[in-house]
Amino acid sequence: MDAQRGPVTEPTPPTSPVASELHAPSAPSAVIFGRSRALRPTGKVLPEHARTHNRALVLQTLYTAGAQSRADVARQTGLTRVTISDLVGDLIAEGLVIELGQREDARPGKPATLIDVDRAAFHIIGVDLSEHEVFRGAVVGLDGQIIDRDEIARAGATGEAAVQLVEQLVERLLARTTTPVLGIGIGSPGVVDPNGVVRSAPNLGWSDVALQERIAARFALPVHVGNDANVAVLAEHGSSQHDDLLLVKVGHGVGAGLIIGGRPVVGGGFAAGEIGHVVVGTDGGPRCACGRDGCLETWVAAPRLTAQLAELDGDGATDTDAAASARDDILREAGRRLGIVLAPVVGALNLSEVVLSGPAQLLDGAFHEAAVDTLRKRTMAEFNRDLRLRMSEQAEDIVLRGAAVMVLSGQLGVT
Amino acid sequence: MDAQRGPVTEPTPPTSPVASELHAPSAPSAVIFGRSRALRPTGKVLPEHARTHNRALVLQTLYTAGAQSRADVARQTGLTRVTISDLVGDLIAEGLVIELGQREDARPGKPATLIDVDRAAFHIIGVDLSEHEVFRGAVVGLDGQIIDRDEIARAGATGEAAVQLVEQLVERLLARTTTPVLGIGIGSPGVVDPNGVVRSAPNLGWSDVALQERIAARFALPVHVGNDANVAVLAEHGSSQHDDLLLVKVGHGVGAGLIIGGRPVVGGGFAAGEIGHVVVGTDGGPRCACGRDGCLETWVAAPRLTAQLAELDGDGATDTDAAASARDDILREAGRRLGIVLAPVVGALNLSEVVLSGPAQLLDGAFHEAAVDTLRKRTMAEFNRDLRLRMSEQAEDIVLRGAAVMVLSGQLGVT
DNA sequence: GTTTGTTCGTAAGGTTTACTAACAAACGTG
DNA sequence: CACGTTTGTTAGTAAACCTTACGAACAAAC
Repeated sequence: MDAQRGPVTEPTPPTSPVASELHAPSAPSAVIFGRSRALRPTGKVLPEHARTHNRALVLQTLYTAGAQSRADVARQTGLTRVTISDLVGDLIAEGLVIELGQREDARPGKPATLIDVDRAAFHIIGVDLSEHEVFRGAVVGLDGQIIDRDEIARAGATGEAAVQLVEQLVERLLARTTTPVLGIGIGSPGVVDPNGVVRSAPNLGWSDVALQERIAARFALPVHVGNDANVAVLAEHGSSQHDDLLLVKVGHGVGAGLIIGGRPVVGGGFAAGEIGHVVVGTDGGPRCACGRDGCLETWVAAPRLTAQLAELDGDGATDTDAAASARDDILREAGRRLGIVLAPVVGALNLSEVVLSGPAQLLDGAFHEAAVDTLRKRTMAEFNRDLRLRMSEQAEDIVLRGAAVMVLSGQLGVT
Repeated sequence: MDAQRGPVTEPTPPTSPVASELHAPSAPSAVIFGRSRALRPTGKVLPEHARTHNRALVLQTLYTAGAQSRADVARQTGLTRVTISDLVGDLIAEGLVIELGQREDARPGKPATLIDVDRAAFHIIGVDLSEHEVFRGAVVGLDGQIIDRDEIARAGATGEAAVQLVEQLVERLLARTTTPVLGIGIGSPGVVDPNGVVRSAPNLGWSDVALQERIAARFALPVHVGNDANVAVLAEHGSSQHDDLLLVKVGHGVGAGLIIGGRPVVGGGFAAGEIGHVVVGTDGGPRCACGRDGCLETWVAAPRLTAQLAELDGDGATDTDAAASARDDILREAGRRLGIVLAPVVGALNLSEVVLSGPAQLLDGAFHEAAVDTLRKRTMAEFNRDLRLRMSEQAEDIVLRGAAVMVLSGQLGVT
C-alpha cells in the first residue's frame, strides 16, 4: 500500500537510461491535459524578469502606502533590506523615487530616511472619446488628480477627421504641462484590440484604425488605448476593495468593463463588456437600431431615457406628484431591465461588486433601486449575499482617470 | 516641447537627496490607482521561482508535443540547451522524465536522445461526487485515459456518512493500482473554497466540510477538491483551442464552470458558475425549490426534463410523429431558456466557446439547436461571430478526468 | 576513404539576482 | 554613559541563466 504512493517530492528511482523498449516513443497522444493552464506557463522566466517584478512591487508598495523607509518596504514586501536598497537605488536613479529626508517621530534606533514615489515627477495625458458631442482630455497627476483639462468639439467628425481631432487635443494637452509626461492613455468607444487598434467604432466611423500607432508616432510617447468602459473600470478598481468588479457605463450607449481576479477581461474578440445589444427578457421591447427588439440599449441608454422623460414633460403633467411618479416609473423599468441582464452575469461570475457609471440624475434613484431589487430577486441570495451594486464616485472623469491608470500600469507595472 | 516628455527609459536627472521642503511627506493620499493590477504584483519573486516556472515549462512542452530531444525543447521554450539539460537532469532525477533512446530518422549531425514525460510513472485518482445516486471514481493515467474505475452507491448518505463513503471509494481505487499515485482529485457539488473545504453542498448535507484535509490526512497524498462543474471545465479546456470557455453541466441541477484568459474563475464567494437559480425571462415559470418562479433549474435540470418527457409518454401518444414533435417542443423550450440565461454572460465576456455537458439523449438535439439559435438571436452577431456552442466530447467521465487535470496542474504546474 | 558541415549534449566561466552575516551610525532608555 | 534598537550599507555566498567552447556522432559531398 505504501509503494504505490509517491508524491513528487519522493519520486521513484531514476529509470534505466535506455527504456525505449518499455516506453514506445509516444506519439503526441491524446493529451487531454495538454492545455491545462497551470501546466502552460506563458513562456520562459529569467532572473531579470524577477527583478522587474520586484521593482514594480516596490513601486506599488510606496505608491499605495505612501512615504516610508527602505526598511518598511522590506518588511512589507518580504524582500531583505539589502535588496530593497538596491532596487530603490535604481528607482532613484531613474527619477521615479525620491528621498524625502528623515522621519521626524521619535523612535529608538537610527532615524529612517523616508522615500516615496516622486508623485510630482510625471504627468499623464488622459483622453476620453466616449462622449458623442465632444472629445475630452486632461493632464492627470500620478495620484489621479486632474491637473488641467481641455476639450474639443467633435462636430460630427468621423474617420480620419476624428483621428486628427484626437491629435489636436493631445497636442494642446501636452502644451499645458511642463512636467515630463509618462504616457498617453485613450478611452475609445467600440472594440479595441490589445495593440491599440480600434477594430470597430461605428459612432466615430472607425474601422481598424491603428490609433495607438498613430498617436505614438506623432508624439514619441508611450500610448495606451482601450475601450471606454474597460478603461473606466480600471479607475473604479483603484478605489474598490474587490478583485472582481463589473462596471456598467450608461451613456450614448451601454457598455461594461470587467475585472476578474484583478485582471481586466478582454474577450476572445476583444469585445468583452459589449452588452448593449443583448436582448432583455422574453416580452419583446422597443425596436433597436440593430434590428432586434428589446436590446438593453433600447431600455437604458441615456438618450432614450432622456427622450422618454421629455415626452412625459410634453404631456404637460399638472400634478407634480404624479409627474414625479411617472418619471420614477420610467426609470424603475429601465433599472429593472438592467438587473435582468446583469443577473446571469452576476450569478455566473459570483460577482461581489457592480458599479454604475453615468448621469446621476438618471441613474441615482429609482433606476438604481430597481436594479438592486431586480438583481436580488433574480440571483441566489446564498451565493451573492455580499453583492453590492453602487453608483460610481468618479463621476464625469472616470474615463480620463481610467486612461491614466492604464498608462501607469503599462509603464510602471508588470506586463 | 521636448523637455516635458520623458519615458521611463529616459528619466529626469535624480533629484537632490533632501527634498523634504519641496515634497511634503505625502499622506497615504487619495491614490486612485492604488489597486491597479499591474502595479500590484502578487508578491516577491525569487530566482528559485523562475526555476520552478521554467521546470513546469519544460514539462508542459514535453507533455504537449510528445517525445523529443533536449535541443528541441530548447528551441521551443527559448531557453538554451545548457539550461534545458540542467532542468531535464533534475526532472529525470525526480522520475518525472525519462530518456527513450536515440531518434531513429536519418538526419545530419549527432543523433538526438529522445526524452519525454514518463507517462507511465504515475497514476491519478479521480473522484466524481456530482451524481445523485452514486459516487464514481477512477484510476486515471497522465494522458487522461481511464485505467480502471469503481463506484460506490450513495444510498442517500449525507454528512459524515457521505465523507466516509468517499474515503472508502478512494481506498478501493488506491488498491487497484501499483503505480505511484500523483494525487487525488475530487469534484464535488456545491460551493468549494480554494482550501478544499466544501462550504455548502445541500444534496450531500455538507456544510464547511474540510474534505481536502480529511482525505489528505487519511491517505498521505496530495488532494485537490473543486466544484464539479469547475472541475469539468478543466477537462474540456484540455481539448479546446480557446482560452475562454464556459461549460454548462446539466445533471441533477445545473451548474457552470468558467475559464477566462486561461484561468479558472472562482468568484468572490467561491460560487462562480452557480447559475441554477438565476431567474430566466420575464414571463414567470415553474415554482422552484428555492421559492422563486422560473429559475434556470426548473427549466433545464435533467430530472425535470425527464419527468416532463415521461408525462408525455403517460399521455399515451398514439402517433409517433406527434409524440416526437411534442418531445422536441419540451426540449426546445428548455434549450431556449438556457440560451436566454447564457446570452448576457456570452455578451459580457465575449465568450468564443460554450460547451454543454450532460445526458446526450436530452441535450444533443432540439435542446442544443434551440440554445444555439436563442444565443445567436440574443447577442450581437458582430461581436460574437465565431461563437461556438457544442456538446462536450468527454461524456460521463468529464468530472473524473477534470479532477485528474486539477491534480496534474496542482502537482506539476505553476501555482 | 576523406573531408566538410551539422547537430547534440556537456563543460567552463561570467553575469545577474537576492540572500546571509556583519557592522557603523544614530537614536532612546535606564 | 552603557545598552539595546533600528537603519542602511558592505562583503561574501548561492542560485539561476547566459555565452563560449568543445568533443562526439552523423550525412553528404568529394
